[in-house]
Amino acid sequence: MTIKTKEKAVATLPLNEILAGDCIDVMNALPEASVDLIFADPPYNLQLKGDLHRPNNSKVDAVDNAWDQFDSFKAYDAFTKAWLAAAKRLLKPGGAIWVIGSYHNIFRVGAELQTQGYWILNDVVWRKSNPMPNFRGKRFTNAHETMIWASKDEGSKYTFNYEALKELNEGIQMRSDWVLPICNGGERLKDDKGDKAHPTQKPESLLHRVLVGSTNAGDVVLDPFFGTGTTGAVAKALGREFIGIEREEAYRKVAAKRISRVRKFDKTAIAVTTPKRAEPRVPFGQLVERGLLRPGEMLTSPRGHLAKVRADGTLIADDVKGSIHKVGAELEGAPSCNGWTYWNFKRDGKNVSIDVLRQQIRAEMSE
Amino acid sequence: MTIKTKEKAVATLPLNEILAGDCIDVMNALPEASVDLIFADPPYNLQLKGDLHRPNNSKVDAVDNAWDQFDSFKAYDAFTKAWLAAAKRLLKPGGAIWVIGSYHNIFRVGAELQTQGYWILNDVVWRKSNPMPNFRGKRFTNAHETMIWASKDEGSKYTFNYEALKELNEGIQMRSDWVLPICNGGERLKDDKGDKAHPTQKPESLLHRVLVGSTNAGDVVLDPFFGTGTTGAVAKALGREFIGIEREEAYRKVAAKRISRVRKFDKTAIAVTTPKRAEPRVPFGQLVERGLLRPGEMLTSPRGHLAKVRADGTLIADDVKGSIHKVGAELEGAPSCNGWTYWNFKRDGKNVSIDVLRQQIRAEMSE
DNA sequence: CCACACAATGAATCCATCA
DNA sequence: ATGATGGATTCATTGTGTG
Repeated sequence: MTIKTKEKAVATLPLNEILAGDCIDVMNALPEASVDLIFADPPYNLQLKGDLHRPNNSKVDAVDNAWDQFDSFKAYDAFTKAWLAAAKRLLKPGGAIWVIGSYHNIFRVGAELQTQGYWILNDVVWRKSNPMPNFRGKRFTNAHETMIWASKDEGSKYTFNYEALKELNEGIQMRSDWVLPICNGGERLKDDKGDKAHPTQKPESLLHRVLVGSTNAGDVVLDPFFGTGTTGAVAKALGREFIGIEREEAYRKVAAKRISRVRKFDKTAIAVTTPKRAEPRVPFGQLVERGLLRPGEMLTSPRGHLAKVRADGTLIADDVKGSIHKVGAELEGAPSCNGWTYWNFKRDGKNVSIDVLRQQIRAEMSE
Repeated sequence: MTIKTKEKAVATLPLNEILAGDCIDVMNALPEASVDLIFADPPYNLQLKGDLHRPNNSKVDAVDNAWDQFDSFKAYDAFTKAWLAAAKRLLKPGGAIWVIGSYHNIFRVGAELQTQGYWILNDVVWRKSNPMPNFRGKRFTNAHETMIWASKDEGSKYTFNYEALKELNEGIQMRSDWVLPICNGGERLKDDKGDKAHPTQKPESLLHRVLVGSTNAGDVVLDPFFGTGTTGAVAKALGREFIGIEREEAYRKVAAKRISRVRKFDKTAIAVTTPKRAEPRVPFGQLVERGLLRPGEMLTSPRGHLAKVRADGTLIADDVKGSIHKVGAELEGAPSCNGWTYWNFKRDGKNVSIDVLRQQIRAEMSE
């Protein structure tokens, strides 16, 4: 029964479609635990009083659309609570969510995320390289937006392609502040009159980093505030499945047209750098079994400790016995030790890391 | 009567002192509407579980102080609500508040600020130039903290020294993201044993920018979580009056000694040395993220080698994978290789160096 | 005295898998 | 579920020691 329900659920999950309607209703109609990642760019609750003018009196095209007006924090909180709860139900156990916002709404969103039991992994700042200046000189240039990245629950798994992100950043660990330009130029979608099709279109570079970093190829990515479909466009190019939800028909049309033109990157291009952890585990005992090391042979540590290899793949040094890791840790008085990189053996008079032997076995395994 | 009360209040306002006690009690005992600016660095409620070790096995000195321990979000929220209410009462009508925090607490603080009727003017991101890395490679480097700047009420006046901040920023409007180093070196206060006197001492550069931007000489600045007195030290140097509140005697002692040694800047000395800007580092991955190169696109070397661009900004050529530099070096059998000048892409049938694209990004960044 | 190597450390919600 | 164990993981800056 359970299995049947699940099968049916998966079968009816509408992939790579833009669903019409209110995102809360639509999410509640989708099967639970069916989505790997949610990226959400909810309305910002901008409370603009009157129009804003540039120094030359040209009017700024402010975000004042009807869908962005809420009469109070209370109404906004109720809305936030409802869509976040619906989103949590949809997430698989190892799923995660990203929400982007500004100071107008992000504090309320973040507090509600925590209250609902989502577990914040990072807040990430999108630092805009070309923001709109503060024309009146009354505040700081509003030059960033904030994203919150959270797993479904405390302690739950999540996808994080650490090595791929490190490569994207040319060998240095990716930080929580991302410097990326705003969406303009050819990427910015226009309507029939040549005006911008959506007031807050996000750059594809932002979604590229989010999806490369926190999804794998084939994952299902849901965007409940789809707009003109940046999430869908990048997901398609990267070989992820998407589900979009959008209330406004005009946006749905623009998004559908946009995504239809996107070409998938080829498979080897989508493949990213993988972690060492993904390589097959080789027990140290295999080196002994295969004769790469002989029982009785002595290993040396960087600081001159000696240990004898035993037939069962353990080491013995003075009065310490155990695995290569345990013996290394005890000799160093350290909380842990990677025995593979710690111990050396002698070949032709030279010290060689035992990790070389592990590499050798792994190479044989992959043949 | 009202006037007399006010006069008495001002007369008894303890200036340039560090008051002992719980900040909520102490604030409630101070006269209302008597303070121009509040800078607050409340406990972050970090909720750290076990120990964390660096890859070299040394233990990270975590913030495990009793003052950062709360039983639940509910308890933290009650604390936040109480101190923010006490702070609001103290602010003059034209006063403002700054609160600094991390993702652990800042969303709850920001939401409560809004709920109490404070009016958020900006959120400002302190981007740390030298943050502690993420040692286990499980998340993004936590490389920033968030500050919220809010006036006492919607529509109320506030101080903003636009021109002074513009000068601080080499003639360009100050943005909402500030790149500043963490507090270490000679500025970091030590106790008798040579350990850090306070686990979370803030850099004076941060307070300098806050006080120059949002107070005038002679203004009263209150810091309810005074710690080792960075706010007081910078306020004194800039000719502002300060009031500090601190519960821990050890911190009060260190702060008092520190501030006693501070000399006021003379007016001409406040001219600030601007740090020289190095050419920004552009990771190759940004060309991919920003669509200047497509995953799957082929690059060529001077000697005709081909390599395919991957989604994470690495290249793949035959069986060689890695950064533009590494792949170039391996193909040439060289110890190193500058991939930026080595690789070319095709545009309009002609070979163009990828370094042209880096120049393009640098030009955008400096705009 | 200078150059260079090496060690120390900072607001951190920091593992995965198997028995 | 829980515990034991294998073994993977860091950047910028400052201070100290050595040649």
